[in-house]
Amino acid sequence: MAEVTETTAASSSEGKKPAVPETKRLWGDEVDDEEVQPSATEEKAVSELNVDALAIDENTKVNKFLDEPEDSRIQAVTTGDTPYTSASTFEDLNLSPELLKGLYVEMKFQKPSKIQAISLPMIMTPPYKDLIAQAHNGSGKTTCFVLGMLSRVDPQLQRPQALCICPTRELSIQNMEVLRKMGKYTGISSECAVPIESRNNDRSRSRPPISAQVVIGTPGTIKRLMSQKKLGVTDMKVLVFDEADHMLAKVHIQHESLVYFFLFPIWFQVLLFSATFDETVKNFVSKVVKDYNQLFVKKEDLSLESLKQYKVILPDELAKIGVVKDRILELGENIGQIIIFVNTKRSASMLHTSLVDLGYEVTTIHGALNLEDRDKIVKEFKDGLTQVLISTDVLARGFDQQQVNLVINYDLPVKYENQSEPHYEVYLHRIGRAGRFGRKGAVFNFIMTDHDLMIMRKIESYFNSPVAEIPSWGSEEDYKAALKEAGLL
DNA sequence: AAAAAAC
Repeated sequence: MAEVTETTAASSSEGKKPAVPETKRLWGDEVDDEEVQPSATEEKAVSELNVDALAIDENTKVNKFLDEPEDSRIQAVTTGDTPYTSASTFEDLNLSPELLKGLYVEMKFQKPSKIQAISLPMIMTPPYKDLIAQAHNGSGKTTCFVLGMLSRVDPQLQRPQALCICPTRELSIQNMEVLRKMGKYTGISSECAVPIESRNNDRSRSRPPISAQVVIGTPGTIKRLMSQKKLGVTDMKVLVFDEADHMLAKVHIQHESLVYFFLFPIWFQVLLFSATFDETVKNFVSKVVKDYNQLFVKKEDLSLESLKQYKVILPDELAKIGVVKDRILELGENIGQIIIFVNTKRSASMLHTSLVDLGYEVTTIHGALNLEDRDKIVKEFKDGLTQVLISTDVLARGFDQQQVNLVINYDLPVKYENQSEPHYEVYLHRIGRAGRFGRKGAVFNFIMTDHDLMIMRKIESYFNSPVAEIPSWGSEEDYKAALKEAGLL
């Protein structure tokens, strides 16, 4: 059963006024104000929760969706008196026949996943309230907002009506591919607003305004298009932030181009999606959205059951490269695809060079590569032409390649501001590249120093998810046993 | 520092 619980949010509205007035929502309000930081809980009164309506009948489960974690404990909090009924089939959503056909024929979906069943009615039911939606990695969030955007577009109106902002170029392209596939029969037009080849940037000046009905892209390009009046918002109905916690992190808001979005009033629906929302971000987003519904998952419930995590304790850098070379790269084809995450571009290049020098076929992606190379490397990996990909955190979030069974944290993710703090969110997103939609997967965390060990322990306790130790870093048998235990061999 | 992107 979907566990739907009335949370503490309901009890602690102590008559505080919302920070933003009901009628006028100017995103610029109080963005910089450190002192007034009302929590999400104080911002609104949770008046009613339709527990029964939101419950999902597990008996009607059709298993296109493999083993969606049974205990994915998504909790829902709704505001106002709009009743929402969880959608057990896509027919429940009053979608156009064209859209339904896209879901069944192109996407080969049979029924909504849990997050889809709960969130889609919230997205599609008037008065189209804002939504903060947290759900596990690989549980089908993209479908939620892509379907949300497609279903709200008026096909007769050739103007931008839905906008989706993503943290990276790669994710924008991926989401666009999903949208075009799903919307294939609808005739809805779309445009990807991401940086194009570094040279001929003149094109954007002379180009006509965007008429596409759905626009997906990265902050910088979207900002530029808007300030050049190439992207109008007059007919906008939905604004989606994919990986919303990352997009709206305070650092971003203050120092980056996203600040632009806070300068004009928002009258349309805002949807925030991510697998992670840390407390700081949660408190902050309550200023961005208002009178919103929310779906969230406790951090202890966020680890994927189907994913086995291990730590490998090894003496030095040489041993790290040795393990990748002798244990990982020798596994052969039947292990599926592998992503090796590193913390810096330099680390990526170094590992890449040492492996290529030894004659191994690995590819590497990071933000310093030119755009054509980035596209090419992602495409080759998605086409299954390459098995092993070294990556910085460019691909830590959202990257969806179902054949990835093994993720390696060659470096453990730490916070930049404080190197002795793990970056919990990045860790969760990285490992979520394996085990998409309930598939089995394994994670190897390389532990080289005492500091690494401390970071690892903190991660384990934060997610309350123990990470088994590979007994001996040099033993081939130990890795095989681990992979067997994970169900991969 | 990963990333975004370039007026």
